[in-house]
Amino acid sequence: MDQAQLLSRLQLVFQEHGYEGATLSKLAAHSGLGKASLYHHFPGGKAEIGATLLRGAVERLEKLAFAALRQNANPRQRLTEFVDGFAAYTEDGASPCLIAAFSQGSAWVAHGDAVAEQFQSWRALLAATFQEAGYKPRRARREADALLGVLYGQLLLAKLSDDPSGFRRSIKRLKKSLLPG
Amino acid sequence: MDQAQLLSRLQLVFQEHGYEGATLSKLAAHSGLGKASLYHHFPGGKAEIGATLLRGAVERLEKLAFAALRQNANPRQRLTEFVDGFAAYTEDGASPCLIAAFSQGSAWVAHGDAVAEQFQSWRALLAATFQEAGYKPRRARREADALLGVLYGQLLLAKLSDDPSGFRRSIKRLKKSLLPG
DNA sequence: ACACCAGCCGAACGTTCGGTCCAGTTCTGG
DNA sequence: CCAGAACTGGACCGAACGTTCGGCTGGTGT
Repeated sequence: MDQAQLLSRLQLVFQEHGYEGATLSKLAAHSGLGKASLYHHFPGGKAEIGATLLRGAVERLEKLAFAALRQNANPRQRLTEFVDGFAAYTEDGASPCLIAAFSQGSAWVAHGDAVAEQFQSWRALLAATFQEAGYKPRRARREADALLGVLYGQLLLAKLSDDPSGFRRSIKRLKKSLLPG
Repeated sequence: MDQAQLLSRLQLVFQEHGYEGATLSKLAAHSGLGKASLYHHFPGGKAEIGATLLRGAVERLEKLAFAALRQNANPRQRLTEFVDGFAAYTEDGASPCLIAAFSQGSAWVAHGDAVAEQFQSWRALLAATFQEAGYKPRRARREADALLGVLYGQLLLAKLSDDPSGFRRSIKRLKKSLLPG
């Protein structure tokens, strides 16, 4: 099994059970490897597995969604591409965000600082794009917060109500409201 | 110690560490009781503690926020009161929602069905209020989803970015945008 | 005065945790 | 072909898990 497939299997366990709930036994069983084999690939144990997956999730979200904001197309165009990228990252609301799953307990203690920093940076990037789209700085920041909020809120609601259709509808609506401006 | 104080101390542990991370040792230490004493109050053990807290959180959110929608004031007025109530429930974004904290792992397996059902009911209530405020059924449902999404999204962002100021700003903005219509 | 009981606790139960050890097996370059 | 690196499975460890039990307290009813 290659590294990518192993990581994706491990990630499923963390997404489903959260950090504390993702025990080594479950990780081993679900990956098809023994515990010792996991320690061969991740000498740092569960902490290293978690950190690796978190880094992977951040990179994926960066590449799929936020990277679109760094191009030099029309700002409105970039924003809708960002929204599309976020939807892809969450597989249309069906797959919870690993970063959010790490916002509790010991995972947050271990990685919270890095996550908070990353989010501030993303928030700034998003605000800058809104500014390019014509909003004044204060308003641009508010729009950025609102957009991130809607995306993560709908993602959580999809989980809490066990139905991702609201998420998909929100994505469509967001794109429509962003494009015309 | 009275029951209410005990419950609120236990709740802090679940909010901070999540369901799996809230171990009996932490619950005992933080409540000032021995583990065995917890079993006197909650014969069903950790599961019963979790269920009791979850029920309490649902009741609190219902009473603080959604109850406002059931009155017969002006719909717009009721909606802003609802928003205020939600802010109060989360202590202005500083206190994470226990219901959301139970959306992972074994807590979700045990209580997910009940939570999902409750959320659908709340969503319907919110949509009905938007309908009273003049929106057509489809649009009212979308507005209800959007409002819930923004609230929970900003709450999560407050946690992820370790800063509740964005949450407070969003509350203010929401109230402004709801009132005039 | 005595029995009673809610409330609480220390000590231990069996289980599972994250993590380690090591004897193998498989892969790979020379 | 073979030495050594890469990798694996399974037994195993101490610690922590959720849970249980017997017994200690202090207040209440009689």
